[in-house]
Amino acid sequence: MLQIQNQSLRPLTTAHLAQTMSLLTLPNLELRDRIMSELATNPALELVEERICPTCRRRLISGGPCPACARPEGEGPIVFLSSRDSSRSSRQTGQEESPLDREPVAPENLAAHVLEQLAADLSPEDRPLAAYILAGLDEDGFLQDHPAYIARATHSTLSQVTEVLDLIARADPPGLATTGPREALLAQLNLLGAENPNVLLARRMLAETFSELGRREFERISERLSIRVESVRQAAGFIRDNLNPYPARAFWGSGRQAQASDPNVYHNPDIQISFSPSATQGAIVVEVFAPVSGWLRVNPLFRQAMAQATEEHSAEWAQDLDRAALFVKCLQQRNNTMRRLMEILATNQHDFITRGDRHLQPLTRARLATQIGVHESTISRAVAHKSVALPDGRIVPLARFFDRSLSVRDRIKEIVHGEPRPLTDDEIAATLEREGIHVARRTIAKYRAMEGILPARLRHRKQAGAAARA
DNA sequence: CTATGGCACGGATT
DNA sequence: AATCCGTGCCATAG
Repeated sequence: MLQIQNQSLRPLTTAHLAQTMSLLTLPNLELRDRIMSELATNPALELVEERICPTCRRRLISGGPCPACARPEGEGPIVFLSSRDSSRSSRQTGQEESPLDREPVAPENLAAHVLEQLAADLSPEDRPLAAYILAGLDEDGFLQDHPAYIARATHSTLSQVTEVLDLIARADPPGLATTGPREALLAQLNLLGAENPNVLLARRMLAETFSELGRREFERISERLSIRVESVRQAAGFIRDNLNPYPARAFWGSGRQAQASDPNVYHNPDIQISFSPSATQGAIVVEVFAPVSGWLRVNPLFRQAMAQATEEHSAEWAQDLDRAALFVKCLQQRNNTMRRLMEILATNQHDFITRGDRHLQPLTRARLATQIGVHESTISRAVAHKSVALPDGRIVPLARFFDRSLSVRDRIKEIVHGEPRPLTDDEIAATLEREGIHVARRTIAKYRAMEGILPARLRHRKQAGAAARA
C-alpha cells in the first residue's frame, strides 16, 4: 500500500521523505503555523472548508463517509481524524467548565481601548491592519489567524503585521494578540525590568519547561534547568501573582485571574480520547486533531490556469504546483501515520486508557513500528512532542504510552499510601517481588523520587507529600 | 549499622 | 550514534 502512495507522488525524492519526517515531528500547534505560512506563500495551495457529518455533527477533513458513523458501533476503539483544530478542544472538554462570569464583553470596547493607546505610535496606513487584528482576537485575547494569513487578508507585508502585533502586545492589557497563554506571559514578562531575578528565571521556565510549569512539576523543572527548587517555586509564584495568561480577561476586571494556573489550559492536546457517547462498555473514541479546520488540497483552478500559463511564469508555477502537491501528500501521510499509530495504541493500551496508570503495558516504539510496518524512527517522531487528552481529563504526553515504569510507580504509590508503618525501599522491593514484579532496591528509590514521595525516614507520621496531583 | 542518594556503567531504546 | 533507564557500588546521614 505504501507503493501505491509513492507512485502517485511524482517527485518521489529524499525531499519528500525529509518533509514528511519533519512534519511528523511537529505538534499540532506548530504544524498549524507551518501550514499557514505555506498557505500564505504558495498560491497553488488551497484550504477547503470543512464538512460536517450530518448525523454525528463532527467535522470531517476528507471526502468519504464519516468514519465515526460509518463504523458499526462495536467493540474496539474508533479512531478518526477530526478537523476540530486542537486549539479549541481543551476548552470544550475536561472540567474546564469555568463558571467564570465571562460577561460577553463587546470586543469593540477592547479594540477601541487599544486603538486609542496606539494612536500615537501607529502610522495611518497601519490603522486598519491593527483594527483587523484586534477584531480577530478570541475572547481570551489570543490571535486566531497566522500572521502570514493576516498579511494576505489585509494586503500588508509580514513585517508590518509583526510590527503591529508587537505594539499591541505592549499596550494596556499586556500580552494581547499573542498566540497563547505562554506567549502572552512571555510578552508581559518582556515589559518588566530585568532587575528582578525572578523575571529572568520565569522567562527560562516559560520558554523551556512550560508544560511542566502547567502541571506544577517544580522538582522536574528544577532538575531540567538545574535551579534550586525553592527558586523555581518563587518564580512560579511570581508568574502567578504578576502575570496573566489570559490578557483579555484581565482587562475586564472580573478576570481576577481566576485559576491562572489550571494545569490543563496551558497545554492543548493533539489527540483526544473519550468514552463513546453511546456507552457500550468501555468503547472509546480517539480523535486525532487536525492542525487547522478544513482540509488542504492543490487548488484545481491553479492547475487549470497552468495550461495557459505564459512561458515566463510556467516554470515558477510548476514549482509552486509541485511544492503544493508535495506538501499535501506529506500531510496526508502524517495523518495516516498518526491514525494508524493511535489505532494500535488505543487497542493495545485500552486498559490503561480506561482504568488508569496501573494497567499500562510495557510497549516499545520499535515493536509498534514492526506492527504497522514503518521504521521505528517514524514512530519516534510521531510520538515526540505530542500530547493526548485522556477520558478522565488528564492531558499527558503521548510518550507516556511507552513509559516502562509507570505501572510500577503507580503500584508503589498505592503501597506507600496503604501501609501504616513507613516501609523502606528494600521492603517495598520485597513486596513487589512477591507480586511478581522484580525491581532493584535502588530503582525503587528512583521511582519514589519521580513521584515526589519522601524517603521512609521522613514520612514517619503522616506522609503529607501531596505533590502535584489531580 | 541501615537506609538513601550520587556517580557511573552497560544494555536497551530511540 | 545518541540517549535513556535500571542497577551496582560506595559514601554519608541518621
